[in-house]
Amino acid sequence: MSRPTMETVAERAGVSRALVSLVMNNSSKVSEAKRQAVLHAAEQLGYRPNLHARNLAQARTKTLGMIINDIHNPFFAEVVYGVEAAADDYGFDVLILNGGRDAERERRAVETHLQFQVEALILVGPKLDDDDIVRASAVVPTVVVASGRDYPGADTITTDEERGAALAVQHLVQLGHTDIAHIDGAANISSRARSHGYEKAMRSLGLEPRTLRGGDDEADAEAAIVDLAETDSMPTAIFAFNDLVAAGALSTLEAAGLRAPDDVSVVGYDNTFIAELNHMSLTTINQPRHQMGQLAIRTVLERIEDDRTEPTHIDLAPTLSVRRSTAPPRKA
Amino acid sequence: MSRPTMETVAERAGVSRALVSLVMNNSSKVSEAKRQAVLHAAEQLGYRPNLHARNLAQARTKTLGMIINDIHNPFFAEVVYGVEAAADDYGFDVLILNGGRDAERERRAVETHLQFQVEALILVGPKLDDDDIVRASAVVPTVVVASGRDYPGADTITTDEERGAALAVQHLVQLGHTDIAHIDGAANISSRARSHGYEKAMRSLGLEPRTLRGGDDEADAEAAIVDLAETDSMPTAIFAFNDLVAAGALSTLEAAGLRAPDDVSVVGYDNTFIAELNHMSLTTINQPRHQMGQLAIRTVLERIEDDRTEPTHIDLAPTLSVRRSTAPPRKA
DNA sequence: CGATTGCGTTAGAGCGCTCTAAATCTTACG
DNA sequence: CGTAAGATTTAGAGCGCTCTAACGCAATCG
Repeated sequence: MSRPTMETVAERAGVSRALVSLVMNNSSKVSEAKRQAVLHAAEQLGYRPNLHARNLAQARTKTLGMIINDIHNPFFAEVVYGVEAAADDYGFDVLILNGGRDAERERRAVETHLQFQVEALILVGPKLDDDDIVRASAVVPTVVVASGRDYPGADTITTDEERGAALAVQHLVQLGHTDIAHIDGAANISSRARSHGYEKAMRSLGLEPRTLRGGDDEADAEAAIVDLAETDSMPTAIFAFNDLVAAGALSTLEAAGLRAPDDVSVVGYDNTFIAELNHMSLTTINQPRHQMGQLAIRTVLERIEDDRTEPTHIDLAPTLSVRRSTAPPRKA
Repeated sequence: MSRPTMETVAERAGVSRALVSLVMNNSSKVSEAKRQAVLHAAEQLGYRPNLHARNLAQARTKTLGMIINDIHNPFFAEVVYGVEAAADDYGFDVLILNGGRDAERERRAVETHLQFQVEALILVGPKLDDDDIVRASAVVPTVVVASGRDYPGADTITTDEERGAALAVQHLVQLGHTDIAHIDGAANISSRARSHGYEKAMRSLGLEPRTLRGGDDEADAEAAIVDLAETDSMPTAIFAFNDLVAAGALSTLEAAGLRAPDDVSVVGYDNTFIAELNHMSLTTINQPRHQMGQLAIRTVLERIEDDRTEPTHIDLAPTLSVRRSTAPPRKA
């Protein structure tokens, strides 16, 4: 009792297999009578085309492979929505694989996607090495989203993360802060750009940067904050790598008896819904996630459909979202 | 310059296509010399097996299809991690499709998965109608995770959501609350069980239930809270459908000048990382998400590998996680 | 030394579909 | 009526891989 095939449907409808194929791809050159007969037979049998057979027979798969850094981080979720909306418009399926914040897993995910013959790869905040990305982009059109960097061969959709970091610093300085620490993203792909932007902005304002090792998760802020608390040099403001780290920082600060913004101002990055919650009300840097997802699809389709070959790099502007986790420093 | 095939590799290595196939599936009956030759040729050519061809030739795909209600909700992310970890162990690939909180999209996702010949379907918090689920489970082994209900034909991994709701009510009552409102999950699949549990627990304690329409997202709490505030009958405690709704409730309460737990106690559901953030510190009901994901895979594999046929229903125990969003009511 | 065994290897069919080229059927027109 | 043009339909090859059955060959045995 295996699944019905086109052959089965053809038999039942009293036509040839080829005709069934034409109906399934709703070709215009099929008589209405036969079309109905085929549709009816297919319906009755519960026929469902086998995508593997189709993909093998056709040169193409109309499928895109997406790898997201971590489904646990809401930032990526919104990029995904943008990607899916756009892919839908163009009739492409998007297969999602979760990178799980692990380069090795991502490498395997790339391999899986390639074996599935995806027509393009969309890497959202990849953990992969540059080499891996370059290698992948040599095999299949590849667009990297939200990496904060460019790669030879791959298209990129970024926001200017240095500028985003500068916005955060400027905001804090305008409030009157001078002692501003940064908890970085450790090995995260965007970390370097944000840290660099922070340090550059600080120096250009005549301030001494202080960068601490963090990570990309709410658990990764603790060590840095504890460190600051114990060495008794708590800054008046903290710029965290992302909203999750900022939330973790708020947690740890609170545990240490410090409140934001009264004792310490905190700025996040990404403007995820977490920052938006009134209760968190986190000042943060916004990236147009939905748009980034859409642009990723457009960009990659230009390669597939219009065979563009030189890489495109789209760089969008980050913006500052001021909320209640930042305020002027307490008078010393 | 299309991709190399087994044929290409075979030619280059000076062997037959069949031999290449054996090497790729690391069969033991290949001489070391030839194995090396093939591997070397494959390496040089950048050969990658075509999964579509393989899946077509074999009866099976070793692929599982998962549909998650909403990648934006961190609750599901952790189920996914459980699923992926277990699937890895058994050598299955998991294809993720995002339901996007829309029944129609989920229906299309089921169709896509079936066309991909997935060996089983894992529906996490589906929006689908019962009919759709029953229909799917007639075609392919299907396990429904976190639905709070059973379905004929499909396996289910649930927690006892009625009991979870009762735990929330009992906790609040023990603190001294008697005026406890519930913001429900509207059309969400788990909504009925939680609401019912809430109402039953209230009545059994001699209290009058008050259920308001909510949703499953942080935006969905607002109307309910505004309603309570305007009719001037703010309860002393609120039990929200999930953590996101609870977070939304906290936001709106705060906007109305009310604080938790001083003015109103708030309980969530799911124990996502949002509840855990020190800054939110939300009392909530925990579900063993990772375990649920793992069990989903095990269950479904029993069907695939050991051809079990009668449905399994695994019901796990929810637990209460007390944090700082709940406290005794203010003395009247 | 011919027959037997068993290992390593290969030929070839077949998975379900698409696509090209050719066959068949209509219809229209001289 | 015969025929060309156009509209439908179909045969059959081929996509890249797996799998069964059979083959070649060296080692083994009587």
